[in-house]
Amino acid sequence: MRQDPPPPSPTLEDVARAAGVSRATVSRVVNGVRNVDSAIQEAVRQAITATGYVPNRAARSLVTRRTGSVALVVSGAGDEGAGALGGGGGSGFFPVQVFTDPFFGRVVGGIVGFLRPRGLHPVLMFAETPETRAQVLTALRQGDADGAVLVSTHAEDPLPRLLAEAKLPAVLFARPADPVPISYVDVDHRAGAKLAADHLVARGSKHVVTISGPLDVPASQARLAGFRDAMAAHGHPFVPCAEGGFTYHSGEQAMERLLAEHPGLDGVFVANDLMAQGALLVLRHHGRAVPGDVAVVGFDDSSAATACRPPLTTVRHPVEDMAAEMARLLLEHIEQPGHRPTSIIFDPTLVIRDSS
Amino acid sequence: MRQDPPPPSPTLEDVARAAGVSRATVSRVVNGVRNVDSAIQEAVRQAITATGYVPNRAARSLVTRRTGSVALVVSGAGDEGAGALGGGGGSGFFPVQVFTDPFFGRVVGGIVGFLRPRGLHPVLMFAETPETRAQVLTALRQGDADGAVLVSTHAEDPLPRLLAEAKLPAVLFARPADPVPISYVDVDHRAGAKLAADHLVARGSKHVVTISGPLDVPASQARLAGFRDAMAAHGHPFVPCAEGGFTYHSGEQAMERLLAEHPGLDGVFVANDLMAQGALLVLRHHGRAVPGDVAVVGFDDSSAATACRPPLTTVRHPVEDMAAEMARLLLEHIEQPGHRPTSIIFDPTLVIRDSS
DNA sequence: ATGAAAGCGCTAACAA
DNA sequence: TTGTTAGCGCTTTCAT
Repeated sequence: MRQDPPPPSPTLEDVARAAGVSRATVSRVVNGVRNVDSAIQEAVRQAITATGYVPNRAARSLVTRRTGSVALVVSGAGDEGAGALGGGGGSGFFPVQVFTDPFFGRVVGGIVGFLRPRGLHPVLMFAETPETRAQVLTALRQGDADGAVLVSTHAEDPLPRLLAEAKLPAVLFARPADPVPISYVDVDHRAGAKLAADHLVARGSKHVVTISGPLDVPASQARLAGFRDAMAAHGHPFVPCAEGGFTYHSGEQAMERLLAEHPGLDGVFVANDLMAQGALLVLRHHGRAVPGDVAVVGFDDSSAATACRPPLTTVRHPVEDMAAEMARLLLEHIEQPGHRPTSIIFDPTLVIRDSS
Repeated sequence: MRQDPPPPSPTLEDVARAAGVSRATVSRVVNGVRNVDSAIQEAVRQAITATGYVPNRAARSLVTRRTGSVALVVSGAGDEGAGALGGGGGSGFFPVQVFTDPFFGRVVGGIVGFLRPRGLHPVLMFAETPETRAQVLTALRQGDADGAVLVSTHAEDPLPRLLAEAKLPAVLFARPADPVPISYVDVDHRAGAKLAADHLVARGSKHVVTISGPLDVPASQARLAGFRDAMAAHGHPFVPCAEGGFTYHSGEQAMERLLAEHPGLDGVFVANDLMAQGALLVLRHHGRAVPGDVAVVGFDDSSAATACRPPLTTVRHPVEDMAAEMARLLLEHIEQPGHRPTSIIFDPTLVIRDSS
């Protein structure tokens, strides 16, 4: 018993024949080019539904020199070398950690939200090693995608520069640590930190501390500096800080340290919600009521913020909007290859819940 | 001032000329076909590096009728209709919730771990509505990908059937609720639940309850049934159950209910780690020591399991291995279009930590 | 406004 | 073992 060969899917030619016109005309209708008689247009449309025609991407791509898809690159995933994939098939290294961070889900949501109405689907790529970075560049060159939106998880990521040098259309989430002529979207971290400072002071906190993100990341620096500046403006020139790594556990550890060194603290600004979640748990362990004894403000307004007990007052990072803008900007760059690097900065807002 | 037209990237023709051979020979070398004189092979390789040649995917695809990429489809994302994307650009609906679940990250990790060494990158697609499902099918038909690995988040997902009817190569994560002639990988849920039951009983729990997943999901049913059967075999024919929704919050709520109805409980099997995390918090609120007063066993061994206090004893769901197998199986289906639907079942293991 | 025809870069018969 | 050649399905001048 042998297999039925799959029926070849209809081509432009088939539609043309069915409609009694030429391939060119069908192509015009499919691509929405005007200058087509409306009666013919109608005939063509009918032929298209009748035949069940769908355009062949490869053929189109070959002549337009556009793939019509974009890469979503997660770079420097932090899990680098953490483990080989066990089990059955061949394996490799893979970055799981990123996904644990609710932040990443929001980025994907924003990108997909923008792309999908346009019939585009992102190609997912990860790059943590020199080889995988090379793989990303090769993939883009050979036409896996027309350009990339890039989310870096650490500061010294060389990929933005590589992308810029290869003149591949790309947009980053967040400003690169080193100056690279490349487009990016970012949030005004300093302004967000100021929002937190103003709120803590207004609530009456007198002994305020902060848990920062990793200080080699520009965003962490900006949040810390912005917070300290704002606190200074309120008459609190010295704000103790413990550095974390944006993870749940690092938030716990940082909070332990701060509590040990500053038992009198009554307010904490934590540079992201995940660490704040950890901090909250530690505060509870130590019998400090939140917000009664200690007021806590997070950053991001991620899903962690509402999963916390108590729900977290936090600075809302408009991640979805930023991600959507990233996609929009990338498409613009793909359209106009000479487009100059552009940066777009979003304003954060304060979301007040129960933790302060 | 006008733009430099981008330099056209080298083609097979260019390489052939540089190496002094024909296109066909270069093609053979590129594709690793034997029957090429090794001296010529070397010459061609040099010409390739010299010219910086990379094969054009579209051209290759057009003739091989293969795209060389696979879709990763998340279907029935649960967030359906949750909200329009705000902000700047056009918007749409998008599924963020999935990403919050550490489970999904592991699936992606497994798939990427398998695909990447083979130079493949998954195309990410979401389908929650009839329109987006149609979009997925269209995308597959027009050659966005050669097939799909599918993760459904709810039971009545119609996509598996649509895929099967369209005869598109596809592999599911988990057995579909309705019988559909389609390949899938799954874990032996009953065996996992038995592991949990045996452990709880061996630890001396006498009043055991369970928090199940949504009972319209086959996996939830199997875990519950397997757990009850095993407990019955240990002489505990009645195990109270509260149904949850696999989310953190639903875990809290279910635990509250169980505590209210069965204050004497001293052991809980929770059908996933995320709910177990919620349950743990509720137990603490009620002053129940874990594992002293109540022993807790989760399911999945997700990152939530180690983020818990205390770290969770849990049934390890070999998600990464399963996801890798899913990718492998899909590639097999793509190779051999007539391949019959296949199911592969993995064995879970018990990971003992501090919660029981 | 429509059609004819020339490729886009590649693979795969088929010839040599 | 290597080369020649014929398309894959589409867009896009260029005629008409």
